Amino acid sequence: MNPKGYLKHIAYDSVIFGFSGEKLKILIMKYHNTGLFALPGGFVKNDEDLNDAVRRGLKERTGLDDIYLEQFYAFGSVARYKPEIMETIMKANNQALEEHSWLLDRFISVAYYALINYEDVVPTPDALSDSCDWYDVDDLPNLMLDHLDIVKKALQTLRDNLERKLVGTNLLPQLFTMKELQMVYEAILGEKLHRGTFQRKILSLGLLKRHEKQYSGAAHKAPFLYSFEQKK
Amino acid sequence: MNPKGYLKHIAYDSVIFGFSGEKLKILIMKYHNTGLFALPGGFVKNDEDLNDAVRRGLKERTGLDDIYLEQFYAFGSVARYKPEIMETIMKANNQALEEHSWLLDRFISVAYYALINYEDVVPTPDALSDSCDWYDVDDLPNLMLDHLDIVKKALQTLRDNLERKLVGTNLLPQLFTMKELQMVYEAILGEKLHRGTFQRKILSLGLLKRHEKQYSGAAHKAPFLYSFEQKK
DNA sequence: TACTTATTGTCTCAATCTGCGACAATATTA
DNA sequence: TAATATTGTCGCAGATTGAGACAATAAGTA
Repeated sequence: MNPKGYLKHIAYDSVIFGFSGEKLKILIMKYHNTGLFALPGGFVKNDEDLNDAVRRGLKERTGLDDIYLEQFYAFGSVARYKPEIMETIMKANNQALEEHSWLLDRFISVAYYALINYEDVVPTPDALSDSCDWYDVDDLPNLMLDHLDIVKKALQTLRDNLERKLVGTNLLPQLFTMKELQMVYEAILGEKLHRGTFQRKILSLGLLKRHEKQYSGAAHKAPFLYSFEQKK
Repeated sequence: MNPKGYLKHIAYDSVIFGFSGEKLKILIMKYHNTGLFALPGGFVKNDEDLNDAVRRGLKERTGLDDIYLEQFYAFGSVARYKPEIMETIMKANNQALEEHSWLLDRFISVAYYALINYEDVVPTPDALSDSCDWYDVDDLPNLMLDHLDIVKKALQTLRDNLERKLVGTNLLPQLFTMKELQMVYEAILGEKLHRGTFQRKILSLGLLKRHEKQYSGAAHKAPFLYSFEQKK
């Protein structure tokens, strides 16, 4: 235990994925006056479930409850212990070091990824950060510590889980077109898929409900809208 | 930090799988004079990688280096915090409570599963335990805390990874027959597989090297022996 | 030595799944 | 009314899969 009521040595980091309509993006925070970029993370209260701590942090950063969230790895190498970095951040924020000395200890970080609907999020920085913004997964700033490794592993896990967990729909609004869903898959896998094959495959799962057509005003046949149907 | 040089609040538990020739088994420890059964676990030293801590523990329990090891989940609910259980174990071992009070704190446990060759292991209990034995995965004793959940999740992860990671060979000796490999798959998946289809599938991967035949003395055609070939 | 038995390696066949191109059916603009 | 860009779907060839069948053994047995 410690004065702030947080568990020592334990942190979490979150890779928050969103889909802009074109590209896969993640939320990155920038600390005041340091030039340091980092994944949104936080600590676990003494009387709080690890999973709940992450949901709490996600709610603060995105405003969203009830997010698709998956834990994927605990990063625990000694190499990631660099107290001088945390010291830099705290000094840049005029925080009293002695009061927060537990922050300079070694941490093991449990990493989660979240899938959210890009459109209904207003990224919100925390007290130590001056921004919290979307970045393309293949055009990230220099992340501190091992946060780039964390992102890479998140992406790999997401790819591995793509079919098993029908993950794609969590990145889209309630109603979406088949083309949009395909673009999500392509962004995650990093490769083009054949249109006919993709449509056949997805429809054969029997998990989508077809709605009215979407008349976009473009000069061509209007696509159907779909929603994800949780079981039958 | 603390007197013993271990990180507070962080533990690991390991689900160590072995294959007896018939059934899938895991190593379970029993604590002195308590009737409590548990997964082999341990703590992380201040200057030690999390992964290394687990390998160190595995080496102590099995005598094996260089084990197939996979981290699969960090268990961090508050519900798993039951200091009275740890107190029971320590009292039964005449340990001084005040000296080890950090053991009564809340822990987040990072769970790993290991795959080892059943035959070349001599299970070794630690100081607090009076036994360390193999149990059938579907005939386990009553495990303390959430250790049954940990086993279930380990099995699920193992199943999910079975194809992606060619996991089966880690549970067999260097040389094995196709039938033995099939029995490993069947034990993990919990279902029978068709012989011809299995053989065709495995061979098509091109990862096995065929050796001389194994003359078992039984009255029928002798099977080939195979070994796993790491890449070409 | 010839016959029997259990098991193995492989093949075949049908059913299913996949990759890829093609075609007709739209919405809208010109 | 024609032109254009996209969409929903189909058909086909090739690959994969599930299930049974058959010949080839290694003993044991008569």
